[in-house]
Amino acid sequence: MEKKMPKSVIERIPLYLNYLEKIKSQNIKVVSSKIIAEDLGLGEVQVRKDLNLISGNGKPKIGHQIDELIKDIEKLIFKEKKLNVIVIGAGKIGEALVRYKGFDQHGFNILGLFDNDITKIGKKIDDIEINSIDELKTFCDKNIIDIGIITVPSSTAQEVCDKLIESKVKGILNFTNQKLNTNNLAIVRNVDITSFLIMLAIEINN
Amino acid sequence: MEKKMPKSVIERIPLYLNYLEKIKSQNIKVVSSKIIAEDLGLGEVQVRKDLNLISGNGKPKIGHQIDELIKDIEKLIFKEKKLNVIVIGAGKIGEALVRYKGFDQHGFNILGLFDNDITKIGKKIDDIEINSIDELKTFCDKNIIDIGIITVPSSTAQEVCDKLIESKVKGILNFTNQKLNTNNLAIVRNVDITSFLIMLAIEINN
DNA sequence: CCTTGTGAAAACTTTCACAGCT
DNA sequence: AGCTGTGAAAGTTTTCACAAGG
Repeated sequence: MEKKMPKSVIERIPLYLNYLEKIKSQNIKVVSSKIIAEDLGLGEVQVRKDLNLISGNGKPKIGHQIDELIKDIEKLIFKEKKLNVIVIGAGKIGEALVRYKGFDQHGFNILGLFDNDITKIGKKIDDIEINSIDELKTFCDKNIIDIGIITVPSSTAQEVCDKLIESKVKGILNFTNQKLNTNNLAIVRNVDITSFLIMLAIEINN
Repeated sequence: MEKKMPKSVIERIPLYLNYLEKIKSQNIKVVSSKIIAEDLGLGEVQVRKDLNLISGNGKPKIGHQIDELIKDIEKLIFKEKKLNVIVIGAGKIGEALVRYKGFDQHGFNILGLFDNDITKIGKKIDDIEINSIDELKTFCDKNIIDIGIITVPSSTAQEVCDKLIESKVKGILNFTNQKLNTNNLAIVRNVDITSFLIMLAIEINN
């Protein structure tokens, strides 16, 4: 393993990537930490240190090649191959995720969608068939799945989590408010909307 | 203003609230920081310091009254009245938010849903009518809106953000990857799904 | 005895100041 | 106004160690 990326930097990387893709589409080739810092509202040195950690290819007097920076960030996201993702729970959020076309550009393939509602199984959402959750393990044996996105009701979230871990999934995006137990066999990121609303509300009064 | 809540603590409060509601429903009345720390996988002293900041009503040898803790957290979320929320963008995510019944329990009222798609305006999702974005300002003049949730396409997000700020909204939950400029007139929390996937992917390789 | 609360140490993150080079 | 990289300082968060109270 190379140098470990601090958590604080990881949180800012999507911001950098989004910004770099935006200015790349404007045909800009080179950018300096100062410009990025101004545009993103961050500290100049913080950006410099972050970019040095991410890429280490800054050139004095010049700045950073945007193409290079983007490639270096992508190397952090998927070391060699694209990442395979499945979604468990074909409700509104699951459907929105499958329909969203933006993941592909960033190297994420949504390979499967699972639900336990018999009336949904067999139907297709944008070319992705809804499979029974019972087939999850079999599916993951055939396809190496890197990330599972849980959008089922909270009450079955841990059960789904267990199945994902059994299927060797390495990362879980958890849309429920259920605290998931993985015995450190997978990394979980919680994206419960209510939690964000609560944090926002507290910040407003703070 | 009382004591300012550190950002790190704010991030954990939803976790505590969710946990406390769960054990309250099991008719447990009192809990210690040690138990909470074990169940949530946090440090014992960290929980003690957090609860002391949140409530300051811990009793040596006893622990914390769960009802009291929940009330103290709720006081941080909504000082006196429930918080009024509107959703801008009646796509899949906007619809899922309006249909979700869990916000109400936590003191958030979704009062309105807005979109600029003429074919959607006038339709109802779960008793909430879809209004034109042009009516946003008028609506906010009649109802004090605390939080706006942006689920429109990225390209129009800043425009919507400007309208929200003009309407005196204090907090924005931004589902797009567009970096929003608020001139510090509102607090923004970004919940772009792609960003979470990217952070998760990097953590997996870290 | 248990559990809270807290000053101090340790760890982590951001900012400052400046050397040096595409 | 040139920009990066970095040691050191400052600020924040977590952990340690222990006093005190029901």
